[in-house]
Amino acid sequence: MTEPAAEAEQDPEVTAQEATVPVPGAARGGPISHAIFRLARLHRMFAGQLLRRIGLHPGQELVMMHLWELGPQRQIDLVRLMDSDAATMTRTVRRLEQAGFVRRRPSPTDRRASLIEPTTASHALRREVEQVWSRLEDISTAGLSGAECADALATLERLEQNLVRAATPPPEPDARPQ
Amino acid sequence: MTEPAAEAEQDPEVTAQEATVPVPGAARGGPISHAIFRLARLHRMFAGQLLRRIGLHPGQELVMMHLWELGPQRQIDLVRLMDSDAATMTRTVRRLEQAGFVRRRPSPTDRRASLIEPTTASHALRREVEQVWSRLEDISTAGLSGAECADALATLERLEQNLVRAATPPPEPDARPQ
DNA sequence: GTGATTTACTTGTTCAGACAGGAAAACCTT
DNA sequence: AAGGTTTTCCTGTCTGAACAAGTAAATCAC
Repeated sequence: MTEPAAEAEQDPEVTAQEATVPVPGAARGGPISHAIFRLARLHRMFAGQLLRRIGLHPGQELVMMHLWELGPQRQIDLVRLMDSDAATMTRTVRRLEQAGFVRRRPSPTDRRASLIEPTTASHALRREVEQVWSRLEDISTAGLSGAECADALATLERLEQNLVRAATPPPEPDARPQ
Repeated sequence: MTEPAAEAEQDPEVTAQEATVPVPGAARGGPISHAIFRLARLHRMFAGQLLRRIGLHPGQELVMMHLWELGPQRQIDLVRLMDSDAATMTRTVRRLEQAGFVRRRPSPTDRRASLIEPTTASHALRREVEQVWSRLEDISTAGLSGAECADALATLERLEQNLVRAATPPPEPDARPQ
C-alpha cells in the first residue's frame, strides 16, 4: 500500500483553449472581477493537472505541505491554517489516509481530537509537490522581471485586501468593543 | 444601478477571517501562485455569498448572462462561451430549469440538441445579477484610481496569458502545420 | 459536582468541476 | 445506401466547497 506517487504520463495534454473567452460581464460588467475569475479558473486547472500526476487533488497538497512543515496537527489546526472548513477537512483527511499519505493518532490530551501526521511514504511526495508549486510559479511569472513580479504581487495583494476589508464583519465603530 | 462603492454590507455575515493565512508555500513556494490562490478563493466566496441572496449558485449567473445577452443557445454553445464542461452544463441547465429560470425547447434543426432560453420570470433576476457583478467590481477596485485599475487589469491579464501559453498544446514549430 | 456552553469532529445534503463512458442523431466517405 | 466518424447530450463517479445538524468530549459557571 501507499505506493508513493502516480508519476503517470510525463506530458499531459494541458490543452485549454481558454485564450480569450468572451463573457458578457467582461465588456460592461466588471473587467477586473472577470479577469480574476478567468485567472483563477486557469490557475486552478493548471494546478489540478500538475497535482493529478502525483496522485493528489487540489487542496490536498496544502494539507500535506502544512503537515510536512509543522508536523502532526489536529484537524482544526489544519482548518485554521488553510481557512478551510471542518467538514471538508474531515473528508480530505480521510481520503489522504486512504491514499496512505497521512495517519491518524488519538490526541494524548484531548479525546475529541486526533492528530494527523504524514506517513513516511508521503515524504517521497514532498519534493514532487514542491516541484509542482515551483513549476506553477515559473509558468505564472514567465517573462516577468523581478520588479514586475513584485508589482504583480502587490496588485494581487491589494485586490485581496479590498475583498478582505469588505468581508470583514462589521466596522464596529463602537469605541469599546469589549 | 451600480451603486457607487462598497459601502460595506448591511446584513450578511460575510465573515472571512482570511486576512493573512500563513501557508508554507507562501514563504518559500510561490508567492504569486499563492496570492492568486488566495485572491481567487476570496473572490469566489464573495461572489457566492452575493449570488446566494438572489437564489443562484456560482456559475449559474454566467449561464444566465449569456442567455440574456445572446438569446436561446444550445448547451454546447454555452459550454464554449464559458469554457466549461458538457457534463457540468447538463446539470447546471437542469437546475436552472427546475428553478424556473430557463426553459428547454427542441432545436428545430438538430434533434440531438435543445435550445436553452431564459424564462420571462428570469428577467427580474437580470438587474440583480448585474448589481452583484457591479458590486463585486466596486469592492475589488475600492480605492484604486482609473490608472491603477488599468494597471491591475493588465497584470491579471498578463498572468492569465502566461498560463494560457503554457497550457496551449505544443509550440509546434513545424513550419507547415498542415 | 451539576448543568450549560463551547470545541472537535462527523454525517448528510447540495452544488460546481472534471473525467469516463455511452446513446442517439448528424455528418461524411465510400 | 451503408458504414464509420463526429457531434450533442446524458449518466455515473469522484473530488472540493459550503451549509446544517448532530455527537462526544472538554470547559466554564454556579
